[in-house]
Amino acid sequence: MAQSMKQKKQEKKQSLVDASYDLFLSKGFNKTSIDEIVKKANVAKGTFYLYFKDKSDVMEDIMLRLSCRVLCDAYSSMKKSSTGDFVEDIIAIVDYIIEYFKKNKLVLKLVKKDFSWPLICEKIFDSEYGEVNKILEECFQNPYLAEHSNDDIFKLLFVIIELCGSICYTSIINEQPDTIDNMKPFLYRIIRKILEV
Amino acid sequence: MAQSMKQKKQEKKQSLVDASYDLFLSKGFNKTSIDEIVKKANVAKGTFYLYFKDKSDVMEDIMLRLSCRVLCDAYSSMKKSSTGDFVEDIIAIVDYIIEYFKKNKLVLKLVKKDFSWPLICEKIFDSEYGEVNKILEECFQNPYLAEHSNDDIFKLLFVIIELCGSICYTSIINEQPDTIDNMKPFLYRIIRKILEV
Amino acid sequence: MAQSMKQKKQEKKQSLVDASYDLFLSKGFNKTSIDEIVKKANVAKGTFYLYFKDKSDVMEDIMLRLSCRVLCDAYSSMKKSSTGDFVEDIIAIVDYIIEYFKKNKLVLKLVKKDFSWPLICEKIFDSEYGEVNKILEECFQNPYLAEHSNDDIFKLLFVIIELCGSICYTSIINEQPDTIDNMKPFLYRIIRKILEV
Amino acid sequence: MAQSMKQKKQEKKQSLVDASYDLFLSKGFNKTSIDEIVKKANVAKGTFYLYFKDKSDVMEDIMLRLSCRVLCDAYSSMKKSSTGDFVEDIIAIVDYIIEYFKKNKLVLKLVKKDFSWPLICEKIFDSEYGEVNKILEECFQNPYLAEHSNDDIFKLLFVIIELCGSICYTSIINEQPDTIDNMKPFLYRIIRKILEV
DNA sequence: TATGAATGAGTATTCATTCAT
DNA sequence: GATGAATGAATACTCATTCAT
Repeated sequence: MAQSMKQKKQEKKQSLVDASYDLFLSKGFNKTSIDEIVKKANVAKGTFYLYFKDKSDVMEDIMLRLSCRVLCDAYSSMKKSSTGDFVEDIIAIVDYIIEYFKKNKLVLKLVKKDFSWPLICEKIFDSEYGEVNKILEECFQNPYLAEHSNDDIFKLLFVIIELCGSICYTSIINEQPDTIDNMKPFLYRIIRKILEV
Repeated sequence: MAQSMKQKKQEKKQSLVDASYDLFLSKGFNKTSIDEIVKKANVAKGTFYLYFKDKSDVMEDIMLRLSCRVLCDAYSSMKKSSTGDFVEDIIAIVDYIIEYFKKNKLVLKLVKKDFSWPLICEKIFDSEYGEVNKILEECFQNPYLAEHSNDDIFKLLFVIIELCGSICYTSIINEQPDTIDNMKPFLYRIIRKILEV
Repeated sequence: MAQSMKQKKQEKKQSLVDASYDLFLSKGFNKTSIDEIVKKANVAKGTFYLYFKDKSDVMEDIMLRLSCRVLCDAYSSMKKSSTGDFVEDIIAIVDYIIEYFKKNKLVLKLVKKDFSWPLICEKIFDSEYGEVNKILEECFQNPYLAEHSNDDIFKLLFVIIELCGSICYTSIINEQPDTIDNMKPFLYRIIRKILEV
Repeated sequence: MAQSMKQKKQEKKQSLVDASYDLFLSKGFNKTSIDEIVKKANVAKGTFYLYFKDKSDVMEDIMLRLSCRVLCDAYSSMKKSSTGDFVEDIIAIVDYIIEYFKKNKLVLKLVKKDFSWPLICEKIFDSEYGEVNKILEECFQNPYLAEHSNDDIFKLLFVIIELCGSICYTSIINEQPDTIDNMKPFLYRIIRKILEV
């Protein structure tokens, strides 16, 4: 009984997150009003403020879940087909992310335009988001990077993800300087060079 | 007489641009109202709409001038101390840009947060902004890149500038993953690898 | 023509003040919304904020005008029937104020409940509200008070007005400890004692 | 058992009163929300409505206790050092109250701004608040006031307390027309005159 | 008694845009 | 061209109150 209460409570919060996500995607963060969110979530206005401080608060929530999920999915997808070559593993991860954004242009637009990757990264690594940390741990222990300090490995991965995000945004959204499919071989060549010992 | 009229007209427009720039820097684009702009510019509200469609219109104006100026300044600064080594020339340009953003954090924040480099780049290369095109031309003809197609060279430069912008933003604004001064050697090593034949 | 513009502008402001006054009187300050004010004033919502910072801002405006007017009316009414006896002049002023509040209970309620005399007094004496200052000047030079310092005279008048205001409020609004008509002789006896040399 | 139940119930009510008092003092009556009260009292929201009709209801409760206590404390403090001179006894009471408000400015602010003395007085004299009535009785029987009717004595005391409250507020809170310490001799001279036979 | 999630009417405030002068 | 008063839709946020558990 008590559980059903808490469950119901979580349902409300979830429906607010879902509604926000849909609206942020379709209208953009700035152009979405809290009015619209609560209407779509079928919840009273006050309920919004019961769970979130303001619009940015939901956004943060969404970004963390999303980034975490994409990264983890990319990692486990790579694991399945891994050849054991570290460089190719990294490229597999990047490729997964690129393909995800290709299929979800609106997500990409949202992630890049109204908030930025780095902010999210910061949160991911700091917080209790354990899964992502586990990925990182595995990288630290990879024999291929044995000579590098953990700090350097982190920087390396950070730069690659940044680069990947930047290029995704410009080429998928603006097709600048070319389509993402034309950029891919180019980008992977660069990543290989970066990771080359 | 006619000239003084035109001059006066341009004065109004310029003071609107100047006021906007100051306010965008100090308060951010979103939080600046047209009311504040015209008040700071000492101009009537209606006058704003004589010269600009809306706030974004001024922003575009500002961004183009700004990006163009920084890029050109970086280029001419490099020219003065060039050793003829193409790779080091590129790094000199990047370094100039980084140092500029280090000194002008607010500009960096504005450029990245409220608009993004790619959008500006797009304009720069498309438009009549001749100076930047000239820089590009020189790169195309550089013997070091003789084996590459113009298209590839453009992509290369684009990626480097994107990377530079991304890393500047995260490390200067968020100090993530490290301070920009600690990131620099790391970044330059990567750029060298990217440009390596 | 230009004058008609300014006139029209002042009309809007005046209609806002008038509407506010009416509503504050009938509903009280706290229960009056800006929505109601602008509706009653037949003016757009934004126009309110063109002339006033917020609700309290109008209130201050109203209080100053009102207090000033009542005090000045009381003074000139006294002047007309003055016998030259200073003490009786003061009592005549007090009596005028009491009669005014008897006829305008709502004003009394407004003045006392949501703002207090002292605040208003402070403004009156500090500001350019010249007429009130003139009254004060005359008191300072009255031969009856020749032996007192200006400072003491000011205190004396301040205390009398405070007393008057307090007793008005409790006896007119709450009929505590008695009706104002029953309090009057009592109050005047006290004032005479206070002013007695 | 039943008693401990009642005790527990009273505990909840008391903690609501205490929390309200603290918040009213620090934030003012109007700016304190029931939300804050229950949070500070560590009680569920619904519980508030079990004991009080609304915010004003708690306020009344607080005001009555407070006013009663201050008045009674003033009276018993006077009794201890009484010389038997009625006028000086009254002044001792007034002085106690003034000193209390000097030390508790916030209480003074609360008493005057959000509710007014007279309202409280009314309650005190009407209600079963016996102690205060006892004080009154003693005054009625004081030989010094033998010639006055009970009604007149009540008015006299009422006016003095009103005057005292008014002057406290203006001089302690606004320092208008002077600091309370500078007003004291002035005020006591007036009270002596008022009470003079 | 006690709880605290849910409500939604109510309110203040902002601001881009227009238009008569 | 230039002005700036006027607009009113849009929006964020609050909070007393209820009620099922």
